[in-house]
Amino acid sequence: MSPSLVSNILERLDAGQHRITAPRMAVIGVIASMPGHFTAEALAARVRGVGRATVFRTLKLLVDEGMVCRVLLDDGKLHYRLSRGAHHHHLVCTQCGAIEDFTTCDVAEVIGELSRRTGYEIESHWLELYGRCSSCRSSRPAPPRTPLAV
Amino acid sequence: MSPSLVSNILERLDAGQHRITAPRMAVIGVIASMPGHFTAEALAARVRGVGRATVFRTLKLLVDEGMVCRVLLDDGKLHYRLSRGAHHHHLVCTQCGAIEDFTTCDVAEVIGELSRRTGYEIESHWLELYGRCSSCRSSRPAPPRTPLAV
DNA sequence: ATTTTTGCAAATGATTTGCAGTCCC
DNA sequence: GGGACTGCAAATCATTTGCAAAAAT
Repeated sequence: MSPSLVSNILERLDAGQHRITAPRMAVIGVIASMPGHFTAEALAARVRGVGRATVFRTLKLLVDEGMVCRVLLDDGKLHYRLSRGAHHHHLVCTQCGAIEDFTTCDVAEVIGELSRRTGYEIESHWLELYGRCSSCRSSRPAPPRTPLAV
Repeated sequence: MSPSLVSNILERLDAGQHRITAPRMAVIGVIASMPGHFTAEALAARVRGVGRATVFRTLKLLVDEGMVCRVLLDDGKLHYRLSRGAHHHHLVCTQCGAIEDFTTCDVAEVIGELSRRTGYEIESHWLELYGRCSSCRSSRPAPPRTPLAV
């Protein structure tokens, strides 16, 4: 999609000790063209001319380098998505799959209280929200669901 | 461990349209004896005399019925754990694996603001916190880590 | 008697790995 | 040239599924 996004990723790869190769560029190109989130499988299916293992290896590399983030769906499955890099969370539409990123992260006070009470030194957290986006809300009534998130 | 816990699960199974069978009791017994969280694999390994598939089927049943909850570790892997049933979250020690449940869940205000801003109708959320428990903190310095949670 | 549940083994699906050849720097 | 990267195919794992036999209500 946005060429700057792709070149930015390439730059960051280069900045690390990683090589920029044709297969990697192919994978990154497909990732950049994916709207919203995707599974490793879906990604592999769309990348042609590159070995399956390489797709997985590249995906893992990008996740490790923070260029792609994982999204936990409410059914417990992990999807992937281009990352903005900074700390953020996802608001996932359970109907159409749209994702909103958000950085508003006021769990700080919860964290503070828990630290005090439990003696834990809290290092990180994972927060995902699920719901229905406005267009899904207006088009259809909520279908029955059994979300994983309790 | 606690016999009441096991019998409570059996009661709840019975209350549903589910049958109480020897294999299920075996699985539940092992689950109840597991300290903290465990993987499906670890569970299957400890249940003897019951088919592997049945272990997985029973585990899924218990999750669906809310008697077992899933815990997302910071490496992205799903583990399982006896559930208290009510809405709660986990604070996982990344060093020793200890888990604290907590119900303090003041993400309500975040949710409110996001609803307003995005038009989403937020239905559920998933929050996991990671850190080091007090005993791990006092025994060893923090090891280098690359958490999945951004 | 009827409906579930189980066990087994085979089928799947998703990654990973070994390794020899290839490519980037 | 030398280490990093790739492709392929085989290996691994984790989980699911088909189905006939066994068990529960």
